[in-house]
Amino acid sequence: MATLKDVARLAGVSVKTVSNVVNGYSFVKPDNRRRVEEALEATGYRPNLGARNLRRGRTGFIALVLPELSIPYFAELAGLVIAAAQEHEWNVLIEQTFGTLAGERSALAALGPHLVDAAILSPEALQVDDFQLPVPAVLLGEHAVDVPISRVGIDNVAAAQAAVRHLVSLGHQRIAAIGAHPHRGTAALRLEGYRRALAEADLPFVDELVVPALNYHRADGAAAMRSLLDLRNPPDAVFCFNDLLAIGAMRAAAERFVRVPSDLAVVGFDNNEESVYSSPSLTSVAPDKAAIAQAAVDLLHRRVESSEFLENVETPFSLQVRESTVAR
Amino acid sequence: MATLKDVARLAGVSVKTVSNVVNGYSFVKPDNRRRVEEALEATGYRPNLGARNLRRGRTGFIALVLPELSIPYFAELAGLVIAAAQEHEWNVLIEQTFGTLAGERSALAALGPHLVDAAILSPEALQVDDFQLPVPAVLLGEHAVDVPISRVGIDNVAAAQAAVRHLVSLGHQRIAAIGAHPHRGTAALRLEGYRRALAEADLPFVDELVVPALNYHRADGAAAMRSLLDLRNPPDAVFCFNDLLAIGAMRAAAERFVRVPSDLAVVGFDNNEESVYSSPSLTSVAPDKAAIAQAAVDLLHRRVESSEFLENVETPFSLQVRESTVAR
DNA sequence: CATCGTTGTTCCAACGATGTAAAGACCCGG
DNA sequence: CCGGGTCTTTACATCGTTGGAACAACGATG
Repeated sequence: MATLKDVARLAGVSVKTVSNVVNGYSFVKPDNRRRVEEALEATGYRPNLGARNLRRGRTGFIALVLPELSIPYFAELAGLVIAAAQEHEWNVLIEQTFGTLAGERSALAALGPHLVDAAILSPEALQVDDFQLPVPAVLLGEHAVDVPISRVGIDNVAAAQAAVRHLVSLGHQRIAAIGAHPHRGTAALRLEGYRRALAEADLPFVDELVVPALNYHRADGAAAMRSLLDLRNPPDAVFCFNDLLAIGAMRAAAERFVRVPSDLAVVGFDNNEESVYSSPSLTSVAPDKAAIAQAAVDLLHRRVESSEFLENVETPFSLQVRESTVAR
Repeated sequence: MATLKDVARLAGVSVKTVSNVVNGYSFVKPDNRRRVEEALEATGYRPNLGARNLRRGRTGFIALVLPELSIPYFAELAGLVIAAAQEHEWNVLIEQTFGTLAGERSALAALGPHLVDAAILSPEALQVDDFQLPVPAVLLGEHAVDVPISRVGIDNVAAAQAAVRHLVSLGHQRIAAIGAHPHRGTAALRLEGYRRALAEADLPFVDELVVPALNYHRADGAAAMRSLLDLRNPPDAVFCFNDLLAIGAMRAAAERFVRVPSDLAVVGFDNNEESVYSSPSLTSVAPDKAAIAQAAVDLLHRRVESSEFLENVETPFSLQVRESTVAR
C-alpha cells in the first residue's frame, strides 16, 4: 500500500509537500501540485487513518452504546446515527449492553479514551458513579440519575400524555399502562404523562391497571396483557411504553379472542416500522428518530471541536393514529 | 491520559520494560514486574490502540457491510457479529449500502486497507469487477457472480424446498412465490428450491404465481400479495423469500378479508423475532444466525492470522412451523 | 544592490507503541 | 578471578502522518 513517502518519491518532492496537497494547503506551486496529484492518482494513495489520528490526537470514531440491536428502535436509530456520523467523517462503533448494569459498565470501560472521540449512550441501569466518562458524551432519552451530560430526546411526559389523551378522547375510561419500571428514567416520565392525562380527564388512577415490565420485549408485553385480561374488571384500552410491549399485548389479546380496537384500544411508543404492518396496525407515539440521531451527532461534533458546553436538545414527536385505536 | 512513558518514569524502568510487562513477556525480574504493575495500576494505563496498531500493522476493526440496519434480519445478524467479533478483540464497523450498487461501491471504497483488518459483506448488486478487495473478506449468502471469496450461509435451495414441501404436505395446490429478483443470487436459489418442491410433487410451475419484488420490504410483500389476490384464480398458499415480504403479504390478505391460514397459508424466510408475535404468527425458514455470525468472524480471523485459504461454510437451518400454515 | 516580505519547500520532531540489537547483570564452572 | 552462557534491561529505529521551524527562492521596495 502506498504511503506519503512513495508518492513523494514518485513526484520528486518532499513528504510534507505531498501531505500539504492532500490536506488542501494553499501555497503549493501549480507545477508541483500537478505532479503530486498525478502521483497520488498513479499510486492510488489512501491516507493511513491510524497514523493520521495518532498524530492529530483523534481517532475518527464515536461509540454508540445501546441495549441491543435486535430491538427495532435501536436498530433504526443506529442506522440513522451511522448516516449522521458520516457527515462529520466519523465512523460508528456499536457496543451492546443488553440492558444490564454489568454490560453497560463493560461497554464504558471498553471505550478507552484512545478508541473513540465521543460517545452516544442509551443507558438503562447505570448509576451516578459510572458517569466518569473519558470522552464527551450525550445521553439519549432520560435517565433516573442526574448527571452533567447533555441529553437528546423528546419530552416523554408530554408524549405519553398525548397518547393517553388520544385514548381518552375516544371515550375510553379504564385505561391501563404497561411498562412501569423501577429504575428506568423514561418509564417514570411516561408514567407521569399517563397520570396527568388521567387527571385532566378526571379519571381515577387505578393501581392494578399499571403493570410493570422488566424488559421491554414482546414477551413482556404479552405477559403483562394476560395479567390485565385476568382482572375481574379488565381495561378497555392500554398504553404501552414501547411498541414491542404493544405488539406482545395485541398478540395476547388475540389469543384470548379480545378484539382490537373494538374490545381493547392499544397505543404504543417508538413507531417501529413493524407497527405499520401489524394486524391491526398500531397507533404509536413517533419520536423523530432522524432528528435525534442528527442532534446527538452534531452536538458531539461541536463539543469535540470547540469544547463548548452544550445544553440538552428536545426533539419533536407526533402521534401516529392507526387501526389499533379506531375501528377499521 | 497515561502513556507507557509515564508508567516507565513512575516505575523507574525503561519504556520497553513496561511494554514487556503489558504484553506478558516472560523475562522480567519479579521485583521490576511488581513495580511496573503498581505503576500501571496507579496511572490507570490503557494502551493507545491507534499507536499499537500502527506499529503492528493492524487496525483492530472489521467491517460489516450490509444493506440496512432497519431490516430486522440484518440488525439481528449485526448484533451477533459484534458479539462474535469481541472474542477476537475486534471491533465492528457497520456500513450501510441501502442495497444499491452505488452504496455498495462507496462502502467498499471507504474501507481502505488501513481502516479494517477484514470485511464481512452482504452484497446485493455488486458486479465481478468490484471484488478487488483490499482486505480478506467473507460473503454472507449467495451472490449471482462467481468470485473467489469464501461464503458463509445456508443451503438456500434446500431451505426453500423444505418450506414449499411443507406447504405441499398440507395439501396446497396453488402455491405462489413472492420475491423473485433479476440480480439477487439468493432469490434465484430460493426460486430453484420452490421449483424443485413443485416438481417433486408433480405440481405445475405457473408463471403468474411467481411475483418479483425489487426490495424485500413489507410494502413490497403487500403489493405483491395484492396482485396475486387480483388473479382470476388466486393461490391458496404463498412462499415469501423473506419475513418482511410475508408480513406485508399477510397484511394485504387481512385487508381483503382473506383469512390466514384457512384461506391462504403463508411461509416466510429468516425467522425474525417479529414473526413469532404477528397475528397469525408466521411459519418461517430459520437460518442459524448465530452460527453464521460465528463462522464468518472465525473464518476471517483464521485468514488474517495465517492467511490460509478457506472454504465456504454451510450453516444449518430449520423450519419453524407456526400459525400461518396451520389452523389455530 | 541590499533588504524585506511573501510564497513555497524541506527538515526535524513528535504522536505512542513495539521489534531489534546490543549492552548490562548475573551465575556457573574451571 | 576469568570466560562464557543465560537472563534482563535499555537505547534506538520504526510504523505513517502532520505541526512548526528553518530555509530557499522570488519579486518588490528603498
